[in-house]
Amino acid sequence: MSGYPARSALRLRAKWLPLKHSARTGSLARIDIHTERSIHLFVPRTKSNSQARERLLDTADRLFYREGIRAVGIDRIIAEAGVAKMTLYAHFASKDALILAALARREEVVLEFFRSAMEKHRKRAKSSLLAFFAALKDLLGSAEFRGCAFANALIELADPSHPGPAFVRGYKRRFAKFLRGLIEESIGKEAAAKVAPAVAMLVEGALVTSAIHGPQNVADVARDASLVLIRGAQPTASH
Amino acid sequence: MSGYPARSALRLRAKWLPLKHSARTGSLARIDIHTERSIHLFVPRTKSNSQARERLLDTADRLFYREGIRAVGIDRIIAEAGVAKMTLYAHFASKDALILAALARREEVVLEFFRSAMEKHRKRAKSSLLAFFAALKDLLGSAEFRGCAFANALIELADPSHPGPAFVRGYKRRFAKFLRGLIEESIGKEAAAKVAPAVAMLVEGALVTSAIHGPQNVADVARDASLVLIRGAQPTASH
DNA sequence: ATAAAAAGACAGACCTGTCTGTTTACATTC
DNA sequence: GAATGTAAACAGACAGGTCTGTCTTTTTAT
Repeated sequence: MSGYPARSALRLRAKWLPLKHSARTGSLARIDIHTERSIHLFVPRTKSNSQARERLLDTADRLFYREGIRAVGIDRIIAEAGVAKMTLYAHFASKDALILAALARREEVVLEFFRSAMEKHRKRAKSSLLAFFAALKDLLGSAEFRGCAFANALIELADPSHPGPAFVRGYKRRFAKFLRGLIEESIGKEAAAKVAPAVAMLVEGALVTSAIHGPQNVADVARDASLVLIRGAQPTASH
Repeated sequence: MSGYPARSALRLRAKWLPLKHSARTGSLARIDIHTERSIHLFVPRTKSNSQARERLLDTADRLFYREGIRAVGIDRIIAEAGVAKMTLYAHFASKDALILAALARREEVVLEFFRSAMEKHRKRAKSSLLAFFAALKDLLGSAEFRGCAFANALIELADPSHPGPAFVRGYKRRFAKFLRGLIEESIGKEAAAKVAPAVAMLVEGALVTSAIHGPQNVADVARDASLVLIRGAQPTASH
């Protein structure tokens, strides 16, 4: 749980890690590391071809979010994923590596959630931004919601040597950029630059407030306040 | 052995703090609470007169906030507080009880911080609300700042049986009420009720954003956005 | 004299990560 | 198509450390 970088033994295994694949998937060619071909084969496969790896990431992400990263042990994860302990350590060098991978995976999941939820709302919503707030409302109202997983991870991984917080900062930058893009659709680049930080702060506050008090009215308050701010920054609008 | 002095202390304290392990010590002989002396000795001590208790609360609060509640063990706390382990368990029934007491103490500290910082800024600020945002800026800029201790505790204490989250919700309600009072000073009760939730959300977002990215501009953005919202809700102001 | 606090051993549970076997599934070869 | 080789995954014991909470003995302060 501490002390980066990993020990040499772990790093050695990490070198071999990409070669491993599920014997159950049946769709993979056998790999011989002595051939040139194997090099080309395993490189693209490293990411996702193992079912065990997927189950581990899925389970870890879910448990980490629901109960807390520190509160969930390796044994819980492998039990619920139905995987042997050695399989976990074959795919991830340490619990910390698993945490990082789970965070990266969650970013994809969150992005996909917003993409699909916004598309669902896009027909009735008057703008992408309003579709976003409708999607946010869905998110806050979901039964499992427990705040922003990334902000939570930042708090839980307080050890300054842990790479988690750096990842979280990167994610938040990417998310803020995404949000700014939606505002730009409505009021243009220049005006959006002025209000985007405040809107991002409202969204951030909505996530926390909903984690504390529940979803009641939270998304609507954030949306309405954002619209007021955006209207005030509109180049054509008066004041 | 005659006496069991330590145990009699525990038994007496059980009157104030519900002791989890009281079942084990239940077979103790009654203490002679009848003598004037014993009453006089322990009564004023129990509540707040103990230096050890204060040091424990102070140390626990500081370490919990800086490194996380789960990351800091009892041994660290007693070592840095310079007290024996039994002294801790004489004053607090469990680590959870210590956590709760530290949270309650932090509420007092936070309140006192805002009171004094706002007083400091009150001379130059045009309103209590602006003094509040100046104080908030001080808070976010402090070297030790690591987000809202209560929100962090809520996340760390994910176990639904833990009393921490309920305390946090109460604190947040009290804080929101305090903030609403400041807004009422500016625009009256009715208008304040409309914007207070959004302003509280901005403040909440400012706390998180600063924990993630640092204090750069954060308090100012929250303040300016709040002023825009408040101006928009002003009963006399038109648009 | 007496109670509080210190000091530190201890139990029992839990944690991460390692190790050793065994089973399973698939590719190759007969 | 059956036998065989091979590597992934399973199963579980284990080491060494941490955690909370309890207990006993010694010291300190009044």
